Amino acid sequence: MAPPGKAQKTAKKPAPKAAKKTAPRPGRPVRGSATGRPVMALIDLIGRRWVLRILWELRSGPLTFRALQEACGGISPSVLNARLADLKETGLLEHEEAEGYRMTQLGRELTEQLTPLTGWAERWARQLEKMQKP
Amino acid sequence: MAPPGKAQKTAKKPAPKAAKKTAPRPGRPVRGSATGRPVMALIDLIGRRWVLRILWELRSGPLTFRALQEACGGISPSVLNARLADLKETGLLEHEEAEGYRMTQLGRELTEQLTPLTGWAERWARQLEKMQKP
DNA sequence: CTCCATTGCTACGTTTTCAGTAGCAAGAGA
DNA sequence: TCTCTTGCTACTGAAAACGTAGCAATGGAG
Repeated sequence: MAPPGKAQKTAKKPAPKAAKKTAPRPGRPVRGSATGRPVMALIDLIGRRWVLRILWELRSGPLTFRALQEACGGISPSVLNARLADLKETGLLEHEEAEGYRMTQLGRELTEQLTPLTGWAERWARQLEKMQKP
Repeated sequence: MAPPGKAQKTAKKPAPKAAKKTAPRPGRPVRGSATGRPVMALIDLIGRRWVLRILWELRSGPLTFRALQEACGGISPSVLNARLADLKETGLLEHEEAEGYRMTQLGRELTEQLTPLTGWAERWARQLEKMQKP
């Protein structure tokens, strides 16, 4: 391999398709589903790492970038920023100069639907305990 | 760190901690949260790619591995298998010889909590439409 | 038994995403 | 001016996901 001659130095980015990354949204094909059904976009969106956690941490009020970063246990700023962009783009949260990042009305409706999951998670925990040390 | 002198050659796998991968579960620290609170484990679990989708596709009955793979739009078998292991380990689904993969009672309770998300997602879609072409 | 199809995976090389750290520009005080 | 906070961007290395190939086991059909 490696034919002698020249061109041995630069071989970095042969793929110039540097398309902008967009958040999943209803009406567009998402990962694993080309139908554009809203629920599929939602599944794709909240299936991304940190998305659910970010919404969860904002449930009781707005947080600044740094506060949110800390609340998420030290998530790296690049990923946090990417997720915040996704969530802003899809209308779930917004950035207020004064207070930081806060959920929109739409975002609040979503997290309200998600709060009962706490109860389920606790049943789940008890169930798993029983299964392990019976 | 790294006292000078020698040992400059091999530097491949300095981390031999090849621990088995375990699914997030209540009572244990998860990504970004050391408290072990059940809801954090749940957020970690369903924040993994494909987990929510798999549960969604199983909502109306059991599917075989291949059927599930197809239902998820051609997810790669290695990832599917990993997610199925997570979900079995956490008691959300089980593998029946005859019918394939099916949700447990616990899993069904979870997806029942998640079905209203369809309605939210549709409001979301309408909202985004209004915001784009007003 | 041989042939073929189906099922549930495993292997492995490539690509994408995430993690972790460093650091910078802008603004607010002191 | 100096310092501090805030909201990021850049970069490198590690982990996760993708995509394809393929294999062992099972179950008929002929």
